[in-house]
Amino acid sequence: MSSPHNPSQNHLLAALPPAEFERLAPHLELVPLLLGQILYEPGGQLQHAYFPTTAIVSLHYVMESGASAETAGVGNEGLVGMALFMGGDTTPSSAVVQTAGHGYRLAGRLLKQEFNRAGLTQRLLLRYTQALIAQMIQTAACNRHHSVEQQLCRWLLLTLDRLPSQELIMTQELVASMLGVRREGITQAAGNLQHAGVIRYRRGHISVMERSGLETRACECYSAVKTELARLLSDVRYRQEISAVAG
Amino acid sequence: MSSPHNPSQNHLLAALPPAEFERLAPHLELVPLLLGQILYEPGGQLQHAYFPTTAIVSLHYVMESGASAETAGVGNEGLVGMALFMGGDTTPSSAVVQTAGHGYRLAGRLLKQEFNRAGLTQRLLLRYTQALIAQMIQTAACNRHHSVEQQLCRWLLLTLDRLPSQELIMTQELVASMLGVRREGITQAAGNLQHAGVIRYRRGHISVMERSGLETRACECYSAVKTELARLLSDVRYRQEISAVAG
DNA sequence: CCGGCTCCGTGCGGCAACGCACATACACCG
DNA sequence: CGGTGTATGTGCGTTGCCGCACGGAGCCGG
Repeated sequence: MSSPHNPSQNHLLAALPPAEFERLAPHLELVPLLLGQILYEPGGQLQHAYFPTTAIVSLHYVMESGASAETAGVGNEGLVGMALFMGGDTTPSSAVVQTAGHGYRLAGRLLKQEFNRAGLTQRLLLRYTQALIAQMIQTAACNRHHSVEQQLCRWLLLTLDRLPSQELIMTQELVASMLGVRREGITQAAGNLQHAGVIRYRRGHISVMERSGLETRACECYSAVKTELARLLSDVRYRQEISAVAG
Repeated sequence: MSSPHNPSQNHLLAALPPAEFERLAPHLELVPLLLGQILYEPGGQLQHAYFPTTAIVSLHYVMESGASAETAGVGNEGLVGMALFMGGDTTPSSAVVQTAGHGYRLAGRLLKQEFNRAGLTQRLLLRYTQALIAQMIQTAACNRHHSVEQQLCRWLLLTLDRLPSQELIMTQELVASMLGVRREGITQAAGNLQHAGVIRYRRGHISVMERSGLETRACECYSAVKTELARLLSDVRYRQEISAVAG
């Protein structure tokens, strides 16, 4: 039987056409991604791209003062390391594992190679990059105009969509550093949500009780990001579907 | 003699290798870009890409409430219409002319065509896109952590770098809507700057007197954006330089 | 079962930006 | 050259978030 881990758990890998997938598959290496692990630092040369399956990675910008802010998150819908094929080799932001889990690692050289064949892989990667851009734009606007509670709800929903369970292993401190706000601000907002019965938590564990509650309290940014991702990747087919159609 | 307008006033066009430039040149159409003109709206089908020469275009996100925020600006260093070659055809943000001037327009179809040849043009466009992403990331973080005055300075510097003169035709109201803050906030910040002798203005005209003053008051975000743009496009050659070397 | 580390709750003062309301004053146009 | 519209200055009170400081409490390891 197949192992519990499978590259197709990552949506981008799952969407590659068979020929292109077969070329990459032998080089995909399953790696554990540990909470807090840094996949790359600003300015550092990227050696690998990562296709998360169960892990979630946060793209983070850290300012001179030490203050930081997440600009986008990457889960099983995407990949970390866009700078490899965009040509810059590195970015001024860093990538940190926000939820522990696994992902598939691919040597940067091979990703570039496949990208430069200018086939469907290229097309797919560019589409995904555009979705990532949309997420960053949304984050920029959200940072400007929405309250901490709204942003917390947005963030919880986005994270939830990338996880199999309803529970996040996550301290408030960590959430605060993601959103770039004070820890106390999160305590406050989370307290409200708990009071309303929307979430519950114990030390380092946040459980979502009532997803719809988050949706009504979140700002429009959540659905905007989801909609744009769906739009951009709507016409991609997964190999399974293709073979189902073919068979 | 040559007209005062020339496609090479746009840095991207100037950096295209001769063969690729020659293919596009006959289709480049000089158009005036009027203050406030909307080049595209969220979700609208993009028909053209624009390579600004003397104009500056603002990429803007407008929220349901009507509140808005600039996520990046495009001047003679770039192009408007990245969604054409990224594959999404449209974006959730809009593009508005922030400083009147001119630009060259190119049919979307032709840009895609050239991009798909997977030559140096593609490489160049992707590099530029990465620079644009860096700008958006920076904006997101800046929105979170920096004061209105710092942001105003950053914004003035970025705008100034795209203009031949030291004067911006720009009401405070307009600047406020770019930064996504209150008009009064700009009045206040600009008042400080004027008091310090850094800028001067009359109704709708902002003149920079002492650029270094802006630089010291701006947050790190200005130089971060500039540095990243320079890094990403550092190894591109302009046709003039190439022929100079060749000749 | 106990100590200690980390995480979470809370309270205070402060400040920057907001929303609103109006006074002023410039620039243009007839 | 006066009138009108729009741009700018200013002053409120309000609020959301910050910085700091400390108390309490869960969880883990010994």
